[in-house]
Amino acid sequence: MRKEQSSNFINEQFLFQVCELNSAVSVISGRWKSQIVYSISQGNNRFHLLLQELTNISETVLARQLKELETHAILVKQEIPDSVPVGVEYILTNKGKDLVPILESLCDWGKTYAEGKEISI
Amino acid sequence: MRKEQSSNFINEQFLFQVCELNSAVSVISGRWKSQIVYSISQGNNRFHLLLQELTNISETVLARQLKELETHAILVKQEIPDSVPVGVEYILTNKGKDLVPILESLCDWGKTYAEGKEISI
DNA sequence: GCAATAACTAACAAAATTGTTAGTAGGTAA
DNA sequence: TTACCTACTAACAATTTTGTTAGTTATTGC
Repeated sequence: MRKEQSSNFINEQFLFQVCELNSAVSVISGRWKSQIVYSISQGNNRFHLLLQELTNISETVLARQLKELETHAILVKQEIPDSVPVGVEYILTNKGKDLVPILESLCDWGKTYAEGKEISI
Repeated sequence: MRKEQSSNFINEQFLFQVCELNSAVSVISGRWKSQIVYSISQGNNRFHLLLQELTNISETVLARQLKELETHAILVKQEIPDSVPVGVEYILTNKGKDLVPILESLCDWGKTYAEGKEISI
């Protein structure tokens, strides 16, 4: 639980007010988040598929990251009707879908300036 | 200091290998980082100017964030010649400059889907 | 009945990030 | 000489994030 009187929390709120950039970055920050969004966009939209894709993630951690993405309205859960045992699909919202091309440009940027290349001004 | 045997560190390395997206996101994650990059791109390229802009940041924290951005080759420090007392300018590298439009699209995305709007699929 | 699958949750522990306190250097202005 | 400015750093404490352990519910196949 966040301590709402902490400097940490207050500074975060301050930045959220300065510019939407800061809240946007905070939504995609988090160990597995951007990879989860990207994996879902590629069709890995089931809990167990994501567990497979993200080799080292635990069920607890995956569930938590998914819930946070849901809180930020990046995705929604949908029960698959008549599935046995009951299955759940994770669907990107429009907000989540619009994020994907931005993640792709971040990925391209990362590739362009991968480690070991010279620094240029 | 990172513990190189921790699950946390190992998982981070795993994600860095999966896709450059993950290292790219980790570079801009951090309480003040994206705002610092944006402020420098707007001309606030001196230590004391950034201290003013980012009202609540402390000198220690600003220095640390700047050093991390320097480590990731987003910016470089340059002493201003003949300045008294000695001044330092922070200059975005090409890597840093290329990041700015991506941060702007993240900002636009944040504005489009600001809190309180309905979730659409 | 027993194990297995899908999709979780609570409580706790480990680790990482962020913030605070106190101090540095070299020079200026009063 | 005393205080102030610019631009830091080290050591530590507070807070947050991430990972672990041990469970849950409901159903199917053997």
